[in-house]
Amino acid sequence: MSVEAVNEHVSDVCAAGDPSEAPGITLTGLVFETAGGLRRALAPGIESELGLGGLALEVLVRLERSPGTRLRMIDLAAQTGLTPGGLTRAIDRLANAGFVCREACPDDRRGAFAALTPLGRTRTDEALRRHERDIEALIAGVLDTSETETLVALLRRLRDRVRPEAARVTGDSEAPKTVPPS
Amino acid sequence: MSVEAVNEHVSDVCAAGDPSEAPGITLTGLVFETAGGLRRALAPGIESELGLGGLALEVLVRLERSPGTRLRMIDLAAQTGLTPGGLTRAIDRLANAGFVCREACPDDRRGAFAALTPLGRTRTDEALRRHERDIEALIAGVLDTSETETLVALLRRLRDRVRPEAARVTGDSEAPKTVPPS
DNA sequence: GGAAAATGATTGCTTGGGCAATAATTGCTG
DNA sequence: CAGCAATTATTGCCCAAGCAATCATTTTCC
Repeated sequence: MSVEAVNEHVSDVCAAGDPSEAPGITLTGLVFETAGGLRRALAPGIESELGLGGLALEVLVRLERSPGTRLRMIDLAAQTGLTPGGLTRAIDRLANAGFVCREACPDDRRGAFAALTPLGRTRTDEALRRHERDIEALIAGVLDTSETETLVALLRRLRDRVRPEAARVTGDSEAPKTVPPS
Repeated sequence: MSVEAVNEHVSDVCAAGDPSEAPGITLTGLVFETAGGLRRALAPGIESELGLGGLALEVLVRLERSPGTRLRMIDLAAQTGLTPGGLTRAIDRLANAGFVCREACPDDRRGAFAALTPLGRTRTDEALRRHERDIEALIAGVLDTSETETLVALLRRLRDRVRPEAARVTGDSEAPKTVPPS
């Protein structure tokens, strides 16, 4: 938040180099440092594609991959790990940019959907392609295919413990049964 | 990181679940999601030990493990991934809390050292022990020893590509030769 | 030696997101 | 059915950190 920004921007250990240290400290330290480094390196590309930050891209991608390319605000907040207030602000920015719009929820008047606009969809695809190229360029040669698969599998287990809601790619917040997917 | 969150609050892909996706996208998504989840889970412990965020703990630990338990501001910024301005603020907070003090640099009047105080050292050790317990409690049973070692080794390679300066645990910014380590 | 360029720390301004409060709505219970 | 608790999205306030500007100092180059 950094972000990680960092607070992902929270990185709390230089122990990522001390061999006598508890493995948990080393592991978390490496995760935070890696996240911080990736964010800093990839942010400019996302900024130039969307004029927004990395979390905006995550929101857009999650919407794109949800039924009707929309999600309930409360579900989107849970998936992204933002508080409701944080998500409100993020959707405000995305709506101002024309990538997202808000739709009322007929089943629950407290709630609202965040939905991708046609422009949002186009820009999401473009940004994601750019993002992918940036990532490949950044980490080329570090790990081979097998190592990457191993890392992904192990990281996924750790992620599933600390952020299970993030795995909800298609979401359960489906469009109401009375409205066909758009 | 919050601070983070930083933007580490940056998490940019829900693709961490899509099997047809580019491996780089999946991998970075998992890193960001894991980092965000760890931060959110571990922040309260650090807050209750230090009254500060996770990055403050990282700063303290890096100082503790540097010659003379101090580091040049510019080196500390590079290691933590903070901008000079961001580090200035962080050191301000740590100095206000009595954990850190600033020392002039005789060899270069532009520069300053951030040095751990005795109180800072005590509190760092306590906070680190607490942190370690929190981590172990959080991720108990997710990975066995071998899997953890594998994950650490692979992550370290990725980290070394995206954040090489973070690996400088003891730093090169040694105390000037004319001053013995304190 | 002196001018220009580079460096290091700080500061003003801005951005993004958390926390707590709020209002409207919904679900649960007697 | 009514009251209460829980839920949902938003908003005011605040915090942390990035960016750019600034100033003092050091390094580089002619």
